[in-house]
Amino acid sequence: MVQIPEQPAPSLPAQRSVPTSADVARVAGVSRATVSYVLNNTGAVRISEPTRRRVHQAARDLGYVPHAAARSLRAGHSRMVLMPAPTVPAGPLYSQFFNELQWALSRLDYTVVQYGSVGLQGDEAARAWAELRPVAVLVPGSGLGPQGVAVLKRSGARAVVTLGPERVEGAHALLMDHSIVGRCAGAHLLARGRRRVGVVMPEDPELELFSKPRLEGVRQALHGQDATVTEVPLAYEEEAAAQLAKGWRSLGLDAVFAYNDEYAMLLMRALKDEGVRIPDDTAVIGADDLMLGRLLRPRLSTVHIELPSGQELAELVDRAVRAAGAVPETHEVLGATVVHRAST
Amino acid sequence: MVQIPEQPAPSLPAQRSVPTSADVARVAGVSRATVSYVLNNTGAVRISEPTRRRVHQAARDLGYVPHAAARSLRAGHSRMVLMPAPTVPAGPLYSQFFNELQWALSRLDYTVVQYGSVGLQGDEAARAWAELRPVAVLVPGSGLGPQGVAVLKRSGARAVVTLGPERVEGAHALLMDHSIVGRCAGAHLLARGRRRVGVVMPEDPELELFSKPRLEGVRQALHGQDATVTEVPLAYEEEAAAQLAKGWRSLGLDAVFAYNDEYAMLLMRALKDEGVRIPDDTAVIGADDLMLGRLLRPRLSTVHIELPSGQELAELVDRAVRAAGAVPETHEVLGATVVHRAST
DNA sequence: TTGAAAGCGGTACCAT
DNA sequence: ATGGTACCGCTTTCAA
Repeated sequence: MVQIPEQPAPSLPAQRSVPTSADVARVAGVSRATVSYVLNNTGAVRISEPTRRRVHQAARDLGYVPHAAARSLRAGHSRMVLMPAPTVPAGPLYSQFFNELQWALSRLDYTVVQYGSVGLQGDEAARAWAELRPVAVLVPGSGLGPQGVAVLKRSGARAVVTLGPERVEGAHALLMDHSIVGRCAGAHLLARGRRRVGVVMPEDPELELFSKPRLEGVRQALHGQDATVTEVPLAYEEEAAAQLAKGWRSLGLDAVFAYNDEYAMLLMRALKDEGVRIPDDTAVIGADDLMLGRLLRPRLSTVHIELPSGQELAELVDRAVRAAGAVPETHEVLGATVVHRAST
Repeated sequence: MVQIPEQPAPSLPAQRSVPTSADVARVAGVSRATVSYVLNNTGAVRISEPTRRRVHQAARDLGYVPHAAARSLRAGHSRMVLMPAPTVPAGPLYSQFFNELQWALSRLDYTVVQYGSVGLQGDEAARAWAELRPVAVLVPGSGLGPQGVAVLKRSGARAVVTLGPERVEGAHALLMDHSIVGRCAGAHLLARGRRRVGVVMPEDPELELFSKPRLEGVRQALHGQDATVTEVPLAYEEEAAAQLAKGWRSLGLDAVFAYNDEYAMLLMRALKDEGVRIPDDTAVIGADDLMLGRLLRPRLSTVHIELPSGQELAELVDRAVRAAGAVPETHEVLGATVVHRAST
């Protein structure tokens, strides 16, 4: 076997390492400054058309791609908006909201990046995020404390926005109080004449963030109404639902708020198999207004949830970035309305 | 109203700008080099314990967070693994896979980042990604061409891995050929004695990536078997399903592969409402093996899909990064098995 | 054990 | 119209 030494192609220099603007300059026969002016279309400086062409040509030939880190290091800032990547499967509702947001932000010339923060606790995660020096940070859920906000701001984040149950000192807040979902459901059941209301509590601890406020909302709606609220723990498994259904009558409930439509479907199936009539014996209401609720029989009543538009949030972020240091805004953004169908 | 001029707290210098390692050095009374040694636990250099303490103290006091861009600029590489953020709501299957992957990669000391690439076409997106100089890029779906792979590699990416229907020149490939899902479903229906098979084609163009290969798989399974395959377009809406069901009998189908469990549920409901008996008149099979299939009546037969473990993919990435330049691996990773229930 | 200084890849000011 | 150059924050030789 003949050893053929690796020869660089004669036409272009041996491109083993990443081309830099200096390489482009060398090939084009100009200075690095000129390369920068041309590639960034710097308005304040006029570069002759032939030179521009040579620079562009050289950049293309070399496959030059600017180095974001170097650029933002020099500039002292970036246009990166950072969010933690969701750790729990996002429903269609949230996915759509997030896509909208992403689209709107890129329209405003921001770069959206989701940071995979598995195993990092709140303020510890904040340090990791801060290393990237994002211009803005969007944090869904709770878990980011005032400390974390402070770290981010001290690291140059011009806007920190939380989307969650409560305000955090120093951050803009999109308050998403899920108790309103429970209140809607509770009020509806009450209006339908139900008094002994169960509330399904998913056993997945990740969901407590939503399930607890929803439960609390039901409590609020039924408070002082000669009605009872009963927590009904349920794992998202057929067997668990069957067990629950078996003892259902002994719970003496005439209605149940099933956390969301998926748990509602799980429970309804088990109840039906047990001969519990819906809504006669037990009314069932879900939440999220998923397609599947319309397909169930009886059709599932549900709480339709309205998230803020991604467009609006994007504008809030942009405003906050421009007017950094302004007093943080707080918006109540969760809307909820009952969609009454046959199951209640 | 008395104007109170903003005074910096006297204890610490006015922290308007972001603290750097030089600030830490100044406060600790050491050089920047020493700060770097201490904070990175550099093994080759011994720093006295009192000095270490002073540095750590200063860093904490200032709220110092290292600048990732500066660090990786100097180092010449990063540990960032980049993926495009999904643009279509990810199901529980994919979400779990992705969480596993993320976790496994962070165990290997990589940082996982999802880049929001809305409105960017394949190779154009690749340039944007390349600006971040990730050490590895993971691209689900098609859309990245050999050009894009080349751009990424020239920009220093030591591994490019595609997860999709086909190999891409220069990149490692996790081949996910969804035709196997259709083949499974087709073979199953055939074995159940069905010969006139419909295949639901979602109208969402984002889903073509999966629906076309699945259709093709059904065709393969039924080829030369005196059976027919009929495409059945369907939008994910109740009304569309009702319309389809109305003309169902005239289609003369004795079985249908419904793309996935959600479309199956939509279709089954409409068929039932129209008095079409399942499985007697028409057998229905879905895919993805979602919980909801078990809750339908009749219980939904489905194609259970097996994705690679996130752990395995993480190891592939790590191997590829270490042995950059090695010949790209190709793995066939999609498993599919029929789960036979009552609907077929 | 610690410090001085070069340099990573760009940008922008100041000359020419 | 272009080039020279200082500098962004950090790591890492090399010297002291």
